[in-house]
Amino acid sequence: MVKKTNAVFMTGVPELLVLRLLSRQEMYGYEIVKNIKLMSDEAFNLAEGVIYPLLHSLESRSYLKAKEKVVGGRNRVYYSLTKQGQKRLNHLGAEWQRVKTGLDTILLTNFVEVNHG
Amino acid sequence: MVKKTNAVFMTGVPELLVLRLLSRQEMYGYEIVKNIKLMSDEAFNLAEGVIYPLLHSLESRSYLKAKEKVVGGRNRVYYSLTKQGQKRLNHLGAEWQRVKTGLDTILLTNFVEVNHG
DNA sequence: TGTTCATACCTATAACCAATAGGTATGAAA
DNA sequence: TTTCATACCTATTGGTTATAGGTATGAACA
Repeated sequence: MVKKTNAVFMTGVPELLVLRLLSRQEMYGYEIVKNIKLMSDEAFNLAEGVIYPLLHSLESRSYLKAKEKVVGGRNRVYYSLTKQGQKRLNHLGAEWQRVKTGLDTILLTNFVEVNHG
Repeated sequence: MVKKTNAVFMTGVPELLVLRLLSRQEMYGYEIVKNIKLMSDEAFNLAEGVIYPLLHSLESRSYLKAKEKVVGGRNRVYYSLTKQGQKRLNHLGAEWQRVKTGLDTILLTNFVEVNHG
């Protein structure tokens, strides 16, 4: 059985996406899944098996708080950011900037800056 | 013993960096380690324990070819890109662009594009 | 002489997390 | 009554970075 795991550049991406979405407004898991796909122009299509465990993990680490609602006779679990979650979002955003800048710097360098040997 | 592994956003980064450096000129492992640190402005400081196994893995997958040289009485293993390695570099570069664009799109969106429920 | 340091290579292990592949249950629509 | 979208869930695994070691040489320095 072939498993395609460890997709390149994805480590931390689901977490940053979820935190960013919830920093704007509370959402429930299924809604988050659909939003990520649509808002990213299909660049990301994170399955529920990625998002739900992530939400539970973030909640257990006190980055999110959950609130159950019944809408149209259906149960939904709405998540929102805690203050710690906002800090985590800031941290991850800074990390993303750092990696992006560092990588693009080297990718776009066309001459050899360091040459010893 | 605390191990800090799976740094966010780093999956694929060492591989892309190595392929990109070697696409410009052949290099040996120790040189690659030093160059990544300096050229990235300290954004990355990938240890030898990351780079050497990666070089071996890339070579075993035919993305790199190795050539031993003796310089100043010292042995060095120089690596260079194969044709397949160049294709791999193109692929990884495209993936990086895809993820970067997708993530930044959502990070920079300040309004809600999709709202159902 | 010997001691330190940069050079130059190497491996074993572990922790983590995205991805896959399932599963249950409801309401609406056909 | 059957299908589909909604809405939630968990178990497993595979791959990869990071850590923490290791060996050996040449040069520099006291």
